[in-house]
Amino acid sequence: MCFAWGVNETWLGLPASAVDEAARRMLGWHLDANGVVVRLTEVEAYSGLGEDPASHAHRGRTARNEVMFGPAGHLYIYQIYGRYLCANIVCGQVGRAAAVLLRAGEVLEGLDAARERRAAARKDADLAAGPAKLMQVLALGRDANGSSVIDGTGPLTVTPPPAPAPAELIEAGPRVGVTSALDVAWRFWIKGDPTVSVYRRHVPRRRGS
DNA sequence: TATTAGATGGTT
DNA sequence: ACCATCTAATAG
Repeated sequence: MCFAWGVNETWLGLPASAVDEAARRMLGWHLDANGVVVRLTEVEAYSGLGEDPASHAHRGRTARNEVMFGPAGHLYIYQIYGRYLCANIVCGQVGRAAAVLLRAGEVLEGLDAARERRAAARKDADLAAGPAKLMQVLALGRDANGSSVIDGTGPLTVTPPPAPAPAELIEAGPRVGVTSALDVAWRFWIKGDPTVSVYRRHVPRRRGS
């Protein structure tokens, strides 16, 4: 297939060292799953080269991060805090284990279903304002781990918007929830978008008193 | 008074 | 990370 700026000829084929560029390009993409369409507004890039201590693949291949080492365009889903799920799209080349974490988005279609799945959201902008919220809205479970997002065989399909997000509308900052590599500004979001999750510097749980 | 936005503490 | 709860700010 041949998009104006392609799924498989741009970010999919980028070297893992350019995963930050892949992340930038994914802003604005549409995520379609289970009757809900979300416009991606916030992402984070992770390199698996061993130079990125924040990456799950940093210390090598394990049962959990297995799919990160596979081909690009597949979902890497992991559980956090024993309760919530987050999803990455594997980028780069086989064996390199680069990935882009899907952090937040704006619900474009399927508002009724989204509101039902995220009853706690007070405003529509909060429906998918966080990686685990995004997963709830899209109703993706652990079984989606390893599935493809580009060949139509998986529960989630990604499609590029008519045009890439303008560079002047993309802002960058340190990634959320990581204690190392704070100097690496690999979190990207669409400037001023209300669906972007609020950044809070990671702080160890407060001591008593 | 009623609604909304922001901050805090708790849970897993 | 999410959520319930509280407080402050705001609107009618």
